[in-house]
Amino acid sequence: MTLDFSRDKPIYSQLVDRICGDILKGKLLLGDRLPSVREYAVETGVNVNTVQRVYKELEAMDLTETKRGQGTFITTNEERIVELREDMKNLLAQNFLTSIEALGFSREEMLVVLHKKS
Amino acid sequence: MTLDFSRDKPIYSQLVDRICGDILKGKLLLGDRLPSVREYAVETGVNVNTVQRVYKELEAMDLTETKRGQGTFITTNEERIVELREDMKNLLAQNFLTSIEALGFSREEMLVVLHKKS
DNA sequence: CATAGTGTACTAGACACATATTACACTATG
DNA sequence: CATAGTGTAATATGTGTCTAGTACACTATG
Repeated sequence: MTLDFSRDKPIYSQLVDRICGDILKGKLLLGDRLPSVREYAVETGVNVNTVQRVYKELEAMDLTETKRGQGTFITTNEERIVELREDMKNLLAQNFLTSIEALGFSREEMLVVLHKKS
Repeated sequence: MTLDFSRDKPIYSQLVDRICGDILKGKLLLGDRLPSVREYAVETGVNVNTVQRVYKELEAMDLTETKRGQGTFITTNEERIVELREDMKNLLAQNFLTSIEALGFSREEMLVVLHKKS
């Protein structure tokens, strides 16, 4: 695999985003086991410590449960996933609107651009 | 002033964004003089070197012209400003769409959220 | 020409991020 | 009980960002 990471954001943060995306898109289901830290490190071409930080963040977000000696698993709390979906959607929308305002664009002209981009 | 900066992005980058915004919103006009690096450093509560980097970035983007001993001025090339406006608009839209796709949202449901947020 | 105000350059240090390496604690398996 | 595979922890190193301080080069002004 060996993913390509953006330079303008910490790698661990980008990996958290990626996994959140996989959860929301249904690529990862409730109770699914994530790769071990060592496996995922090799897959993504990243250091084990960085993966460890990713898993720690996910657990702090209540998105995973870690069982020492067994692995890290997606939470079985479906409500949390629904909540995550809403939170991410609102965050995305809010950031978009904030950026628009910061640069002085009108909402209307942005909608036009969004519509153009297939 | 002493602005508040987000921790997830370099300060110099946030200042570049801010000035770009001021240009696009007409708060800064063609030929306007920016504060001196020292002045702006005090205004924003940031180090002189950081401001220097901001001005260097702006010049590299052809948004300013620097006259040693006189100051830094917004470019008088109006076409460049129009171009900047288009570029920023497209970048914003593209990033938004990319994020939406990464998290598995549909364009329709995002438009609904955008509409809700006054 | 002296001075004050510009931008510019350099060195040093603090901090976060990521890496590399090693070691430890727990669990399942045979 | 031995082993392999989990997560976890600690230390050291390199890089980028930001700060702090100092010094230099250029320009306008009186």
